Amino acid sequence: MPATSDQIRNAGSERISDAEYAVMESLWERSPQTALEICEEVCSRRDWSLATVKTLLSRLVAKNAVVTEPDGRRFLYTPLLEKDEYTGSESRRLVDRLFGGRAAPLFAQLAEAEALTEADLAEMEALLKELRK
Amino acid sequence: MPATSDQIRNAGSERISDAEYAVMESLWERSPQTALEICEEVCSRRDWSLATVKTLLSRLVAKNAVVTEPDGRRFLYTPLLEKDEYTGSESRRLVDRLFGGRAAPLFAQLAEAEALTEADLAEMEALLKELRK
DNA sequence: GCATTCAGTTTACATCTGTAGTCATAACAT
DNA sequence: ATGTTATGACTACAGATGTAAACTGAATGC
Repeated sequence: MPATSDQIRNAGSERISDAEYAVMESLWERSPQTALEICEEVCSRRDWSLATVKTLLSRLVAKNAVVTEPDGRRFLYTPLLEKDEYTGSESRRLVDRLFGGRAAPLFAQLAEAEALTEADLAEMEALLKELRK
Repeated sequence: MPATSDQIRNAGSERISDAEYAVMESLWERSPQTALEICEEVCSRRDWSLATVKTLLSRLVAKNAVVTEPDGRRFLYTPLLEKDEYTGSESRRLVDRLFGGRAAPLFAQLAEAEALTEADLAEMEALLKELRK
């Protein structure tokens, strides 16, 4: 079933919770998947039961973050909200809330917390150079 | 009343909610303040009643994020959790959750969303140069 | 002293979240 | 045809959060 334009317009308009995010991660990794397949990947890691995954999936469907497609007696789940879309809006949200919308202080904060690896620095240098062209 | 070492050890161990954060912002701006003073600053902006601010303040005290000091019949509230401490841990939390602990993809994301201003770029360049010394 | 007022404390209540059990139903095996 | 099984839907329930009213006790005005 292709996503309707209405679904796409509303994709990710509602906030995704921490637990729901774990399910999205699995779907971003591979999709479509059945509830059981998702559970096989995340249930042991988070110590969840299959029922929990099913609940989270229905909530994600209700939030228009995931769409279903019938496959015999069960459903195949596919993310409607894209990973980039989500990480992008969450990142902007953080920058807005905590740093008045400016990214530089966030960077300074991470530097001070020594949360920047050598690889990060190199990549960011490259990125900055790229942006300056 | 000076904060006990026990309070300091636990400062910010519990998560601060969105609404609570608005109260913290006011206290980081200026402290100590009374509940009424805080309300004068945030109630109109968030369309809250004084009662709401009082509730949030008690929750923050319970979470060891704020300490009180009696001043006659009322309390003066002072942040125990520092702003940097909070923004630092929230930033790291986001980077860990969304980008596997690597900061560079976060900036790539912000760049793509055009959330980086010219000033941000300049500051980050300067900071990078500084970190490289 | 007694009424009023101004705090903080307690109680309230709807929604969201984490976590899962139960129910109904459709498919499958025999 | 029927019992078993797999699966989504419905129900549950405690804790967090947003938002605020009611309660209580102390200070203040007269």
